[in-house]
Amino acid sequence: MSAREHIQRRPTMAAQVAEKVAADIKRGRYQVGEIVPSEAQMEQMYGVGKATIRTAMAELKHMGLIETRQGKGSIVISTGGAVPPVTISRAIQRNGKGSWFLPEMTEAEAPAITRTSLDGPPAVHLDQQDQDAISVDRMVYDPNTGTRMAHRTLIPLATAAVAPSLAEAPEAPTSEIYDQLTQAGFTLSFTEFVTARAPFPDERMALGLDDAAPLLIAYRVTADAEHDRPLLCEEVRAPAATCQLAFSLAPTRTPAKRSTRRRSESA
Amino acid sequence: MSAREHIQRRPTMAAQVAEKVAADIKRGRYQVGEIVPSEAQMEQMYGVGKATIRTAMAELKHMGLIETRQGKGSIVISTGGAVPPVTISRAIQRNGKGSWFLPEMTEAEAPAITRTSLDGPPAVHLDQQDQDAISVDRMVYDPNTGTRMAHRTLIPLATAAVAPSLAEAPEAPTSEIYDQLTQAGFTLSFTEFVTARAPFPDERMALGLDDAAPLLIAYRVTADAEHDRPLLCEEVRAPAATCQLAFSLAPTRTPAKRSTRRRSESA
DNA sequence: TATCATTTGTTCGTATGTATC
DNA sequence: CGATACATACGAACAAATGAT
Repeated sequence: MSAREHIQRRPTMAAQVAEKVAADIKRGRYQVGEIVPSEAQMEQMYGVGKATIRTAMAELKHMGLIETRQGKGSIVISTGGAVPPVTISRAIQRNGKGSWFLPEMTEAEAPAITRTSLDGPPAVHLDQQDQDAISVDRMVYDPNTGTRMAHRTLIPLATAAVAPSLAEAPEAPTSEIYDQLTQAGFTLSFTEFVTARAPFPDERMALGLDDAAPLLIAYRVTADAEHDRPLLCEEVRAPAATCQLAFSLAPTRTPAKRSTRRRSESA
Repeated sequence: MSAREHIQRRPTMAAQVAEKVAADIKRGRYQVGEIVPSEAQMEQMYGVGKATIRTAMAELKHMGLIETRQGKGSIVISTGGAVPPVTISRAIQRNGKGSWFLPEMTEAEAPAITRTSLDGPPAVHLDQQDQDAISVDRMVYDPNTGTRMAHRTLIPLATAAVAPSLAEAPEAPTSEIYDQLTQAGFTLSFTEFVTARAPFPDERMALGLDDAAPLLIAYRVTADAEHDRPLLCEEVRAPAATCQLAFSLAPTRTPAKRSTRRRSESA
């Protein structure tokens, strides 16, 4: 058992160990749900120090292949080629009478309503830097898997001014928010922006993320189609390791004229 | 200068240092583009060991706040509340005559055409596990920022069989692929799935990612709307630290009947 | 061009804390 | 309680890149 498996030092040894273990997982040498050899065993297997093994294991955690549990071991949770188990539909539906329907989400707690100053991406997307807004924060989860997601609705006071019913019940379901904007005379259009990053410490707490897997972040901007004026911004944050977002894309009719809205403001 | 700044030990000391530095960056104590104190200096500042500082810096790298360069130092690249500089439009447009228009992308190299066996998410989305397909790989980049993205088009042989022109020129622009599918009699519908994860070593190489920032991954599935049969799958991989995907959402008309296509197959 | 101080990257060893069984 | 295993932290050494001398 102590024949050290062949690794040289070209990239880093930690990277080589990580790649080796990842390959072993993909090949099925380590099965999903099983525990890989302990760190001490791997030190012997590969003839490297503890720090090297820990770096390799950290990389495997980030790639979403394993999950480490203190006192127990490192468990294989994916072979790397799997579809995330939770699909979050971002579909927007509307019936003949003009009412809106959105995929349902289960709330984990009562929504928290606060007054905030717009900042960061929402402020940019709403084009209302430092303006005030009503923020409705919800913790949502998938009943099947228990995966938690954070949902935030930002209603600028400027929007509440032209649709006063929003300020009265900002915690209403999103479909009702859309209904009220429609009744206020707006023709709604939606644009969604998606990116990802590692979670901040407070986000790891709130979402119950044990590992260091990235966070999927989506901003849905609801605008008045007539004047291209942004009215509302919703933010969703979900663990990327277990979630994927689903969009139904409808081709837009366009004459030969090129109207590609490009925003490449290099920071 | 050696007055150690106050930190206790309740979360981890590394996490506290990371949070402290992140707060300092957000507050503007360390400006974007500037170099934060060296690791040796931080050891003195906080009275902790080198490993602790390195763990903290690694966390900041994952959050996309700093970039470290050997021999130079750690540079602040973002305050954390910024919109990614590169916006990748996923819009699909069509003119009156039925031709398709897609946002243009600049190719870094000639496309690589290979024959592969479908596996992983594309196989699931195309519902063609282990079937053969033509794979067209492109390396694309944003001229403004130089950000590189990987693009892959997967044409199942089953689809090439019903639209033979695809196999003759699989490296054609995507809009022409859509044109040919339309001419073959299909009514196209599109669904996009988005997730993220840490890149594998080979992906870091190909995309030129220095740090450990996550990778945004999107699969666009083109289907025949009449029979709900998947025809084509495109995959885009882009560094999430600098990119966001943009979707224009069109509400679909729906009667009262609930037709939410749900896929929560718990792995 | 060559050298050198600075700074991060990698690796090792060791010790202690803490969760699991 | 004790053995196992991961988590955290300290210290030390050398490698490699950078920039100034």
